[in-house]
Amino acid sequence: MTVIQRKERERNARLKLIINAASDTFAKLGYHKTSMDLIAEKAELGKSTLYYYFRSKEALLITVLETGLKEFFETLENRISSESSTIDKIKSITITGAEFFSKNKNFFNFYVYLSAHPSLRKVVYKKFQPIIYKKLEVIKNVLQQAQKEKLIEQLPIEEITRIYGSLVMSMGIFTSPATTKKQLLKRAEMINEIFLNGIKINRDN
Amino acid sequence: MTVIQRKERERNARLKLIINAASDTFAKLGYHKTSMDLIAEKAELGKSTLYYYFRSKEALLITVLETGLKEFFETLENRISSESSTIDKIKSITITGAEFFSKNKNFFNFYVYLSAHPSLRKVVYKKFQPIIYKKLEVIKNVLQQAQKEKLIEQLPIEEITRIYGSLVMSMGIFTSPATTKKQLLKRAEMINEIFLNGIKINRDN
Amino acid sequence: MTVIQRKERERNARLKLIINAASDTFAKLGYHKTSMDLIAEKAELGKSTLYYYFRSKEALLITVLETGLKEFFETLENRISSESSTIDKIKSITITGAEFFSKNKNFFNFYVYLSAHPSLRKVVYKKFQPIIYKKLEVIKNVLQQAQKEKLIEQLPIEEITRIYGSLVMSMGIFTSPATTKKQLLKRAEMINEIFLNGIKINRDN
Amino acid sequence: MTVIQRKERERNARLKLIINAASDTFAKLGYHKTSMDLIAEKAELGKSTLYYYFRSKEALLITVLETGLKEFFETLENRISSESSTIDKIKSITITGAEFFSKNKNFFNFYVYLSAHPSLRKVVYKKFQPIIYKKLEVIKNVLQQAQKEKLIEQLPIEEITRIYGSLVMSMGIFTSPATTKKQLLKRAEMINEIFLNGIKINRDN
DNA sequence: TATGAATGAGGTTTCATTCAT
DNA sequence: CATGAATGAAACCTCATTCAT
Repeated sequence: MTVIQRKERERNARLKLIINAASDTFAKLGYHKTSMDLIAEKAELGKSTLYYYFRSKEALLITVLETGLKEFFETLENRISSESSTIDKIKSITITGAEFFSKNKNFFNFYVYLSAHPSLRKVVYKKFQPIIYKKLEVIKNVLQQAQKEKLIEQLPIEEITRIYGSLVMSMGIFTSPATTKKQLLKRAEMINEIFLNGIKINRDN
Repeated sequence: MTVIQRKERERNARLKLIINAASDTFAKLGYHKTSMDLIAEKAELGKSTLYYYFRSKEALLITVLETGLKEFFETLENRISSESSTIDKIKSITITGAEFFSKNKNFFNFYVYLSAHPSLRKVVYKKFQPIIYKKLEVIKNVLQQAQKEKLIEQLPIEEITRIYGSLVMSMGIFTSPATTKKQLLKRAEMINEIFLNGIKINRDN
Repeated sequence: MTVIQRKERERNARLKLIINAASDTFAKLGYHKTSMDLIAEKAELGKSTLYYYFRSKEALLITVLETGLKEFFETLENRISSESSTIDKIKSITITGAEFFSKNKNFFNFYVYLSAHPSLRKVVYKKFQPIIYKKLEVIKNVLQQAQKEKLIEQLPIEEITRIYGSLVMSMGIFTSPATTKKQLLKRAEMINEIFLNGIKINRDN
Repeated sequence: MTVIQRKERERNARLKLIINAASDTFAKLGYHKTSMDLIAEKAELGKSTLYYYFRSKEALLITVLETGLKEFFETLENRISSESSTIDKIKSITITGAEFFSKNKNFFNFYVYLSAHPSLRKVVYKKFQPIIYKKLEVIKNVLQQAQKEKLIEQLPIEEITRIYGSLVMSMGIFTSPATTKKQLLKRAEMINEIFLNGIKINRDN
């Protein structure tokens, strides 16, 4: 058994090695400018070895994305459930976003790039949209809970989820690499402020 | 004189032809998957003819983007100035966005894809960030005017401009191709509603 | 008549303009790296105009060479006939070479490059070998005269002509562009010294 | 171990195969007219295979030259050291040249063509001038030894080396492909005769 | 006479993938 | 398990030349 276990562990280590090398390089150069040669070099492995672990470049890409998104959503869920008041749960979503993006600036950019890439969108959407939608449920649930508690307006839940989601995402997309974590956190607070209270002074209309 | 004018006109027609072919194909397949051969075929021209008009594929790309963005911002400026009340001016921004995106679904996506692509970002940013920032002034000015008129809160103007900008952009990015113009316009209205009024029920937070 | 003459003069001016532009660019970049576009640009003419005056790039090349070689041999003949003693005539050959090469460093290099280029050699040889051989007669005649006057050994005339020719040429070929005219003239003197007297101390061999 | 050795041997065989194919074709058609396709075809390999072994066409060129020059100078050194008298050592230089050129007619021509090509000269010079200069030392040393032994005049060593070198080279350059080995050897003898003894009858002046 | 516009043919290089060991 | 070697397909780009005006 121990032999099998060791093999398993070694295999996982190799996988992680490749995924990391690929993730870094994809993020730095983009999917199309990253060659399998380069990934192999970064991973200090023979190129054919990549093909031993992954059917194709695209398969490798998918695993890279899967890994990154999983990490993000796990962090998010943990964070949300660590807050007790519903309003704080909402707020924690942008905060988590800010923290994650400042740590993984490139990863998100890379995800956006893929979502926007016509020839890859199909792959990305088919594979990840379901996951993301399921994960976005986390956000939706929080907002729904807030509606139930009459903390926020009874606007269509899908739409406000989408809008809030966009605001969180926008931190990952429209933020220059030079932005510091501190700035990002400030930005997150302002997003919360506006999302919750709006910017108009007299509330009629 | 007329000869020169006619040549000029013919030249412009050819340019437009190429730009359109390129724009369509870039948007459909993405920059990297679009070959010059394909563009030439679409434009019903010899491949070398493309190189007669554009130094490189990248130069063509830049012109395509330039053309698209110019069109968008021109529409935006016209629309804003056609509204009289400041609040309506603000609202018209998302509306214009919704209209433009529903007409040019692919173009925007394509712009995002480029902004997010590491190896092209430099080109895109260097060339377009200045233009876009100058153009975003239009939005900033409207919001500033609203602050002057005490219609909206005195929050940092740069930040709220960015946030509002993101919301407008998000319509272009996070919207599936299947979304109709009507749906998009509804979404624009909700964005305005939330941006202006927030979603929280009691305003003290 | 005057109209025709003027036309003729204009035509010649144009021709000279093109030949100069081509000569400069060929010499600077080599034949293959020089495009017709570049020559046209240098000559400040439309590219098609080159084709009005020359059937092809190769035809232009031939004219460029013709012009250069004609100039060289004219200078050479003048110089030789200006000397009275036969030994001085011989010496003047290398001197003239040194002077010409220091003024036209690139041209000669360029000629060598063509002679050595397999795919152009045929053209160059067919066209110029006869001319050059005829011109080399000038050198041969001088050497022959020296033999008749018993100034030099009765070695096979063809061979010593070839060897002396090589020595003259070598100044054009194996000389770095940095070499000054003064250095080149010194070198010419030494070539003469060695060619005439050899380097061995005791003449029996 | 044997596996590694065999791989090494196979690799070298492939390299040699490619270098030979390239060398032949370069010499026959010239660098610019030789396409990588053609070399691949000659070597009976896929074109991409060439790029597996050589970074670029230029890199291949450099290796071709390196190989050829190395062979020439090795032959030369062996030959020189096999002669015992200094005068015979000098003479052996032209003889070796004649032999090498008659065996590698094209190679030398090709080297000249490259040296004279403006856009390649930089590459060729940077890489090979040092090697050649170091190798020419061999010739210089022999001549210097002859001066020490008072066998030849005390003329500036650099200059006479250059001149003798040019004479050797000229056999490679100014010799038509039709010239036989016998003719070339005769020519070499005459070069030696003239270089050592000059052509003038009375040695004063 | 002069030229802007157009292009076919061909060049170098890249790269994901396969395969034999 | 791991990989060095090989390659087909396709990409971007260049350029001599032609043609209509």
